[in-house]
Amino acid sequence: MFTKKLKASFYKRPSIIVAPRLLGKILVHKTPEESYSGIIVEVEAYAGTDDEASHAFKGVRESNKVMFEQGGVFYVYFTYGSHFCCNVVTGKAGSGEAVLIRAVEPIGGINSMRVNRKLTDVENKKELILLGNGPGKLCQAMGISKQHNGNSLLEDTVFITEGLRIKPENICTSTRIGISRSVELPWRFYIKNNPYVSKI
DNA sequence: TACTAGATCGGCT
DNA sequence: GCCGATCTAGTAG
Repeated sequence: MFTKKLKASFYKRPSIIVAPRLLGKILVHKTPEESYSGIIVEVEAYAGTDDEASHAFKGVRESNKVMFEQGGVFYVYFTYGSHFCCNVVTGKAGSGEAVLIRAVEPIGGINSMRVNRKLTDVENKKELILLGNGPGKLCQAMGISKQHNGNSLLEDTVFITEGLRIKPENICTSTRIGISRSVELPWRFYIKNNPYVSKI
């Protein structure tokens, strides 16, 4: 389950194709001390320069240039003064597409995740959900930050492997969260009835 | 349970 | 200055 890393060809497709296929896959972050992993349960697709809500909309900037690389790299950005959010860059070089990972179900390195999130009440089952049910939260829990911006997902620090097979009827779609432009596009995907999703 | 506001900072205008 | 692909604590009901 942890061994079959996704290949470059998986990522070199449009974000709208890649996003639902990431559900059920395993996001892994390896550090010398810990190996973090979690099942991806919620994502949002961001298209390139056509999508007003995308960071790529205004063209290449120093802050978003990673988005314009070819599919298969990690794009991490900092927002609201204190949060990191992580994306998987998809498509061909120059397209500026990415998939935002919004929530994970923790499976590996959970004790370290609790420490990172300062949720150390091991008896409290609800805290398990709070580790990764939001883009800022999962980055904090898994120790993902600016230093991972631009990392290749084909290497061994941050990568994604095969995981659960999610049936099409168990994939829900909705509009994206937390944006003010192109609000109507139904480009959020999440696993039906999964308690680790950030919002119904 | 539901809503509101504050934290906090990098990048754009 | 202002605003953001957010989170949390606080207050009210």
